[in-house]
Amino acid sequence: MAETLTDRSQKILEAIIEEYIATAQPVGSKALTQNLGIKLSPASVRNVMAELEELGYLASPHTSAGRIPTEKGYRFYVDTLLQVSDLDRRQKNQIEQQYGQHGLQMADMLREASRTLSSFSNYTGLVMVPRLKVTIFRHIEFVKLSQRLILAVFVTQSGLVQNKLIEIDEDLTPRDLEQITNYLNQTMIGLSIQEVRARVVSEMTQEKALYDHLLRRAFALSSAALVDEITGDIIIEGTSHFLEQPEFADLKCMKRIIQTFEQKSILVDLLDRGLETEGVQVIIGSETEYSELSDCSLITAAYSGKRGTLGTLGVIGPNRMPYSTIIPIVDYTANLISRLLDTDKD
Amino acid sequence: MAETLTDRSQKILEAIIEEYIATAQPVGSKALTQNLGIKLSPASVRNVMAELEELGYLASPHTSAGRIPTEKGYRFYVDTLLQVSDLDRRQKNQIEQQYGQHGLQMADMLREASRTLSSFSNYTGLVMVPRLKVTIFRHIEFVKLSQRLILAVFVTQSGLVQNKLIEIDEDLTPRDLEQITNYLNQTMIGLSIQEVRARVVSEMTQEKALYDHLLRRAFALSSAALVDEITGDIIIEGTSHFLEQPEFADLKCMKRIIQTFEQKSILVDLLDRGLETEGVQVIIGSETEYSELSDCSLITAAYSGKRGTLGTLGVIGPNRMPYSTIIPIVDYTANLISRLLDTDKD
DNA sequence: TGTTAGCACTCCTTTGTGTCGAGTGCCAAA
DNA sequence: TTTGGCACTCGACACAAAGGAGTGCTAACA
Repeated sequence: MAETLTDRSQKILEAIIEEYIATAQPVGSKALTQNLGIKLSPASVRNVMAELEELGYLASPHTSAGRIPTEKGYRFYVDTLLQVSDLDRRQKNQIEQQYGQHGLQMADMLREASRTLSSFSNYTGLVMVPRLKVTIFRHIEFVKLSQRLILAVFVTQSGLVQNKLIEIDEDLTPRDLEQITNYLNQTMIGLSIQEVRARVVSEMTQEKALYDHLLRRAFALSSAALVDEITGDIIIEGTSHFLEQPEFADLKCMKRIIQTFEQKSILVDLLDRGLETEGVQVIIGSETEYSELSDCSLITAAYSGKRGTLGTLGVIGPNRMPYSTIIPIVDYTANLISRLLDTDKD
Repeated sequence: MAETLTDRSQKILEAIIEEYIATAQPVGSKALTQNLGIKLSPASVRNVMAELEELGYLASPHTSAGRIPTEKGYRFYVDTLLQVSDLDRRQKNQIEQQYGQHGLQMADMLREASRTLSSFSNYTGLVMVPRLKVTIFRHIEFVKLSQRLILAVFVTQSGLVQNKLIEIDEDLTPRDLEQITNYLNQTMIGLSIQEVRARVVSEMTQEKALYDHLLRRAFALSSAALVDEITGDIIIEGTSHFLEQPEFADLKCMKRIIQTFEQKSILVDLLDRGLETEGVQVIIGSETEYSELSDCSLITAAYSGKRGTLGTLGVIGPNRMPYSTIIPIVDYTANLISRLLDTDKD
């Protein structure tokens, strides 16, 4: 019972899952023996299916329907049965071509990645914009908008531009600002934002800063400019693909999902989870721990720049997703983005 | 026939349209005389309704259903029958509060505007990001990313930050860049981007520039930096509200609309049309001239900064929209945004 | 002991039928 | 010009019957 499945059970489970992924219809014993490669009588298959249902890998919507995979079934399939092949050269080229037309600007690239993920998978593409704290400082610039209002524009190594409005309570002359700018740009270049922040904190407490008015203000400004956004941003493309999925034909449930997307915060959390993990990660249904997404699965992978992980990207769709084709797409896209972010930027 | 409608006909048409907007159900003669303020017998109403149908203001889905408004009906309603009231103080406050929590950064404000439009109207909010050419130059900064790659960061008067990667074919020293930056920031401040471009073109041909290598390069860089984006960007919020509309229960048609939204270009075109117009504009169904949106209507208004129109914003929903409540919301939001963009920025 | 054929059973899906009722158009009377 | 009356149309809904796919169980077979 609790021991591992026999070879035969695994074959049958695999066939059922793949058939269900392809057709979205419950799979019966007859279909398995006729069209799929199972060389057994329907009766024997039924025995195995009953056993698999007993063990929780399959479920039947009602007595006289076939079986459909449970989450446990998908999980076992993804972990054990699935063998992912690499993309062939042609597909890789096709994907790569999408980026050719654009400039090399990071924001454009990330958007294109989300589009590509969506259009090549036929599901919904997700790309998380790098959190400020993991990016590398390259340049900061303060633009004075009014007496008390300064716009800090901040460029990361990879060409991502972030900006933030800062209110100040004492006037700064253009000369002050220029000095501060120069100081920061010379001191902080090449550090990660986390390091920059640490540095600012430590230097602010040092003796020198206490007496140097300008330095104090420089640190105040930069720490205001580099306050991390609390919530990350993500780029979602291809929501409309959800409307094609028969499992979401119910408008009620459809709406819940789309609203979840609009809200973004849940997706941010899910993508965040992939930050620590190497390679492609699959989150199935209730593993998301959000009831809104209990019928959705995510396939994610982290992408990185020169100095470690920057963010994650992936695809979200129904549990019934063709994992074998999408996993390589996500994997390749993450690698491609990592490669592109490393190129030509210094 | 072709002459104007009688007073009574107009009353009945108005009642039908408002009832249909409220219920999404075809309106029959009985309902009109019983619950709505029509003091006539059902039979008389039927005569009028037949006449209105003849004239093209109403249609009947089938013999034994009530009547529903046609596009012509809505158009007449919006142009002639509708009287829009102002928002009351409470609603204005509610809307205004949404902006309080955010910084004053333009991008945030525009996103919030789209959200607010959506949540107060219960339809989908649209906000067009100002086109580069209508914005006012405030500051430009060049960040050298590599030998041949420069990131131009460009700040407009209203605090919008745009950036663009530029490839150059001759190396520029940091010193060169600094001089160019200073020159441009001093020369161009306060001009609209259109004016900046004109100026660059004219100065480039002047004698002085021909001999001053640095000047030439400054102009080359700035014209590269200020190439207008071909296609504008828009911020869409609340797509999920479309899923609530009974008229889009059909997934097929739903999907077409959502895809149109994802693609954005059509919406950009529709919002562009509002740029020249004063006040609130209503586009109904096929007036959009896009078959994908033949069942959708837009309510748009332009917003502006100190120096004229910046962009448009609005709401998109089914033809059957409560125009009387949404028009003031769009109108007020456009004014509010215009006001906020004018404040505190210089 | 594992496999298979047969069979009764379940339950969803589809199709068809009949009823109900809302709404219409038209006509004749007020 | 307005109104009541009336026959008619047509979709919505409920219900029943037929059809069929798939199951579980049992008994026979290798």
